[in-house]
Amino acid sequence: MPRAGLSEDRVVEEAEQLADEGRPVTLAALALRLGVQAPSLYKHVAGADALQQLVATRAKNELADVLARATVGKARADAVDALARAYREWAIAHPGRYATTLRAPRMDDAAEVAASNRAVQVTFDALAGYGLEGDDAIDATRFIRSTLHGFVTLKAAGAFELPDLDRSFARMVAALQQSLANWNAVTI
Amino acid sequence: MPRAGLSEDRVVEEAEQLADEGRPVTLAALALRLGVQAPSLYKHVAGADALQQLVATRAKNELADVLARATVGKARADAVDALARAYREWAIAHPGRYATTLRAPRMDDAAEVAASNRAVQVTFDALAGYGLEGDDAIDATRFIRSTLHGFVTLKAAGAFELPDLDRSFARMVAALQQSLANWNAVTI
DNA sequence: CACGATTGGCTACGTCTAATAGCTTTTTAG
DNA sequence: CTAAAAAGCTATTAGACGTAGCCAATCGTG
Repeated sequence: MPRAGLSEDRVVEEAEQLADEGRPVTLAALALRLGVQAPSLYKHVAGADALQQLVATRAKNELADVLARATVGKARADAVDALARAYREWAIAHPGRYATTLRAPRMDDAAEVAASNRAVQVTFDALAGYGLEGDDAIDATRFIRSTLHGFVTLKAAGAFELPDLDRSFARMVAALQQSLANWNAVTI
Repeated sequence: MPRAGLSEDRVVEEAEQLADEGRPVTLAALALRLGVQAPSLYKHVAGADALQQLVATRAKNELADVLARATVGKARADAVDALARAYREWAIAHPGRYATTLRAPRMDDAAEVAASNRAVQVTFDALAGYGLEGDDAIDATRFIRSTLHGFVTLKAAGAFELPDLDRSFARMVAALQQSLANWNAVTI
């Protein structure tokens, strides 16, 4: 029996493709694509759950990278705009992987926890130009994440039925920028 | 064999409970709770998918009712505040059912489509006091939905790691109110 | 009231997925 | 060159969904 030359990375990559194509990521489907019998996959990943975990961790890291690249050298409104667009683009281009980033990180998986924190940190950093600190920065970061995440997932779920989504998104980003510029005045 | 006295409603209700308890909603688990063998459930619902569909439709209607009750007789900032709190409370109190409301409605299921539209309509109506019309109202509705949905799902996913969530939420609502009050000035 | 039709249970079975055990072959290390 | 590790395989189990078809309970109508 000639070897297929698999590796953990190869298996995970194929799973990512499968997910982004919108197909169910089953070990059987994965094995078929890789030209191998399903049980052979266990030589490379510990099981279906572990595979999900690996895909999620890689996706979170990639999203963090994309956001970091998009916002480097920008500040305030420019940074928010770049962050929002990059976030939306990546999520829409990689729906399967994006979906995995939404799961709560398993606290016993240091790599996944770290990946989750990276993405949050990038958003946090992008707000540096606004001079927000402490609670202000925490609240603002949560506001941005909620809004972007909500828009993208509602869109992905097909919950928006009317056209003009681009305009709505742009307007939402503008509202975010305005709120952040006056964040100190936003009190409870 | 004595009859168990099941009905579609009874089965769906038990599925809702199961979901809100965080347990996987399998036909086997459902049958066990109802004191019946799994295949018997097919006399009342068409299958696992159809069951999900029924739960989702009922959940969407219930959420729409809750939001409508919360906002009746209120306007502008009061309406937004009531809407936001009611949305969050219901979602957190009924995590399993809330999760089903996120799926895109199946376009071939008129009942589910109608239920989805009702929830959007309530949000839309709550903005009436701001005098927003046409595109303005559409954009604002999407903004609100995105923000609330994003916050709730990120919270449900355990994505927020730090405390002070209530303060962050209140602040977010305040930012929403401010943005809506100045919505005309929020241009792209 | 009786009896046929409908309804609501059941058992048995088939398919799919995940997972484990244990075997064989290939590759690699010493 | 050989022994160990790695990477395939087959076979099997367990659990989920779903279908077929049987039989008892209930209902409706003459």
